Amino acid sequence: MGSTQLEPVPEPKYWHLKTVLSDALDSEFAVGEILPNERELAARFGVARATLRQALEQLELEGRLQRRRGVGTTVAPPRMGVAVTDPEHSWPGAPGDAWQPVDAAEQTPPGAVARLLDMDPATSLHTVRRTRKTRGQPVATEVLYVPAAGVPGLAADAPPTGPARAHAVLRELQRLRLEGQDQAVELGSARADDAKQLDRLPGSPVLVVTTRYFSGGRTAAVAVATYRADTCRLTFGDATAPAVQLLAG
Amino acid sequence: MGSTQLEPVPEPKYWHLKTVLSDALDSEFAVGEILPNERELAARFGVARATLRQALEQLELEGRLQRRRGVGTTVAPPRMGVAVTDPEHSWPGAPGDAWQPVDAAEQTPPGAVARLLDMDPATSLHTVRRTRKTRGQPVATEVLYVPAAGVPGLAADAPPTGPARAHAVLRELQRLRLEGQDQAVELGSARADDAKQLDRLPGSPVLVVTTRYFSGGRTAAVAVATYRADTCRLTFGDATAPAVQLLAG
DNA sequence: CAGTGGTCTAGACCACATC
DNA sequence: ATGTGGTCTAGACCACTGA
Repeated sequence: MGSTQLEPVPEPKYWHLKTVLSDALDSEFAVGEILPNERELAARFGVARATLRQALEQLELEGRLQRRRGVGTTVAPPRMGVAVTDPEHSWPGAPGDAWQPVDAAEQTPPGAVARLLDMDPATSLHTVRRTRKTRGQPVATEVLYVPAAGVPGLAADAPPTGPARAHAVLRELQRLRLEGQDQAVELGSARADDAKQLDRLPGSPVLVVTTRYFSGGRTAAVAVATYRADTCRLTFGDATAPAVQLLAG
Repeated sequence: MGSTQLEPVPEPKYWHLKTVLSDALDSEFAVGEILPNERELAARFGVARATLRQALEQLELEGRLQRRRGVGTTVAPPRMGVAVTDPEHSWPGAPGDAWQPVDAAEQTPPGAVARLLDMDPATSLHTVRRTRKTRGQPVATEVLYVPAAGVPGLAADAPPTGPARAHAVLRELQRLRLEGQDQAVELGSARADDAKQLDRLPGSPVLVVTTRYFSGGRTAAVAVATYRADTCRLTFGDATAPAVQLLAG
């Protein structure tokens, strides 16, 4: 990163700065290495700190950098490939899925979820919270919504909250015939609680995966999963080429 | 949007501001309506313009707002659902696909693409550029990379560039047996040329979809598609539930 | 041309991690 | 206590759109 000054160019400074930094990351830094701090970098390139930060923000968005308050800015490893399609299109909680149940409760759904499930927003339903880790790092949180009508067999003496209840709800799901599923991916920003679990600041960019599970001719459950956009590459495999899919990480 | 002042809270101002604006969008504004300008809004909430802009940026990231230089800030319509899985897992260019060929050429691949195709980065290959529109709006650009070895039948007298060449390359692909495909989604920022085609500023957040096509036991083609993250929700359908898939828009 | 959002500056203070 | 990134301010000027 020998460059000390930016030559005048028509494009925005932060954009030019970004490409200069990006090249430097490729050629002069190793994964995990700490960059000079923001004030130092800004001075070195002769720009205001806010301008430098605009460049760093973009590089973080692209997964090239990781910034942590109180610590510093480090070079990020390549994004992890995380498989998003459930194995063999099975229910959440099936043996071998990557998620760990955290909690469960019974409550009324957010409006958007009620619409997806085509139900009265005032009706309460089962919610199961789960998290997912890859290589020890939390990569996603999820809330699974299951209308009570979908799992009538849930034991009346199941605990009202907690991991045990989560397991009980998931167990009931396995008894249903899964007829298909449906997924959508969009960009979002982390809510405060998700951010905490993902070890990020509120508002960090996340990839939101909405999955609908069909059973008995209707939508029997909806899962809303929130993945860290900086560290994750979501993979959608194809059963026709199973061998190659495994290389995607 | 009657609120004139922000009461002091422990959370960042821009975060609080975002939720206040978000509520106002739900209750007081219609899709397409123009908000007051940034200086006006900042004054109304008693914050600096930069702080207000931080809130607007997040709302734009979430697809709630659309900002256009010289015009103003408008309330965005709900995101469009765009199907990303090729119909019946067919080759690009098959009848009925949503893409329109723009151009084609022969050139050497970027390093990342060479790795995906497991080929020497110095070898040239066919590149086909395509775009995709939904409801008249450009939503994605794509570059398709096809190693020359994969389509040996390409007529020697095919035009060296232009849409006609694009069609010629796509036509050759149809002759191969497609054995499977593989997709990955990650967050990126728009390169200058993509941004122009998508009618956005360079650096805008985009969803990058990488598709690998398998034929003859190897990766026969790679497509890198860039979708506007603000307006698109990528849907991955399931053949088991075709009827529902159509509702996803 | 006037009005909009986009870029940029030079400061200040805060929240957090580490020693 | 020190040093980091995160938030915030009050300005300035630029690039673009549309009348």
